[in-house]
Amino acid sequence: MLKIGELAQRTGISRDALRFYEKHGLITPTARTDSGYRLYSKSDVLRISFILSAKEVGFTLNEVHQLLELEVTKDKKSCQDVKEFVDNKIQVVNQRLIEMKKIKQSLKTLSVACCGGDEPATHCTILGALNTHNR
Amino acid sequence: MLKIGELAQRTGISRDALRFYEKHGLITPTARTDSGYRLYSKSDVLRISFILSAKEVGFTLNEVHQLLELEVTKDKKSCQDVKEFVDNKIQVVNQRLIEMKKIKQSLKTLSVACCGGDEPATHCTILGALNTHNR
DNA sequence: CTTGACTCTGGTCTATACTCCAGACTTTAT
DNA sequence: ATAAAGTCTGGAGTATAGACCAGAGTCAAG
Ligand SMILES: [Zn+2]
Ligand SMILES: [Zn+2]
Ligand SMILES: [Zn+2]
Ligand SMILES: [Zn+2]
Repeated sequence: MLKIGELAQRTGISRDALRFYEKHGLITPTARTDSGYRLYSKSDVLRISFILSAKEVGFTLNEVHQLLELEVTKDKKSCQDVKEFVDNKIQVVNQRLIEMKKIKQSLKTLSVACCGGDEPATHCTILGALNTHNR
Repeated sequence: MLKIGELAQRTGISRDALRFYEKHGLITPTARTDSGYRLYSKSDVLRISFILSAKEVGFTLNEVHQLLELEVTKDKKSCQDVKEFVDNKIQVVNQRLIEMKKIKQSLKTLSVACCGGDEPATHCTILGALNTHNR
């Protein structure tokens, strides 16, 4: 059984973050010492690695929470359920991606039109473009 | 001169948002009535359109703030300054874009490996992948 | 037996961009 | 004159993911 500091070191997550995850129902230490110190077991470590993996592929803590529930009740859930969850997330990410590409394009358009020179920016096309009420 | 509600209607920004922008130094009504009502002039309307345009191309309010300062002091600033600002933002957006693409790819990899069937998810490759400590 | 390192709880703070609310005025319309 | 609609200020709440801090208790080593 590990104390919180040891677990923090092994996982690279801060003690505060671990307590934060606990507060939000992502993980609960298997036991406590008489004095109240958290004690984490091997399965707790596995759970942490699950959380980390899920975070790495872009799930929010809230989503990790839902994933953990799928995991725990996986005999009552189907692959369909799990895949649907992931596919939904892909849709969201994709949407966000499209928006950001648009933004990048707009910025590039602004940038290329500007001479970038040393003269005062009174004639700057960027500032000019932002000033025009475009609708 | 427009009262806040009229300006809100013309710009599509809520009254609360207008007051919020004011609190953060993005805009100040040209005048106030004796009773304290905000009064916006034509130049205030232009400023709002500047803010809107900048927001549309992805600048945060903080960045819009900096842009407005460039705008106001444009005779003391060069095109170089302005372009640099925009190019910096492009870099940031681009970085974010790369990260999101990675995430999307990871999610897709997870998704295609899952059968998506009706059977219990005890064998699900997605849950399996998240459970393996990948480093 | 006393440091120093660790842990506990509960609370505040950060950035982002607002929204919503209450209680009190003011203005407009009937 | 009265009611409805608009405005004022200040403050709280929302989601995200923790960081940091204080005051107090605990544990190991010298
Ligand atoms: Zn120029
Ligand atoms: Zn320019
Ligand atoms: Zn399957
Ligand atoms: Zn599956």
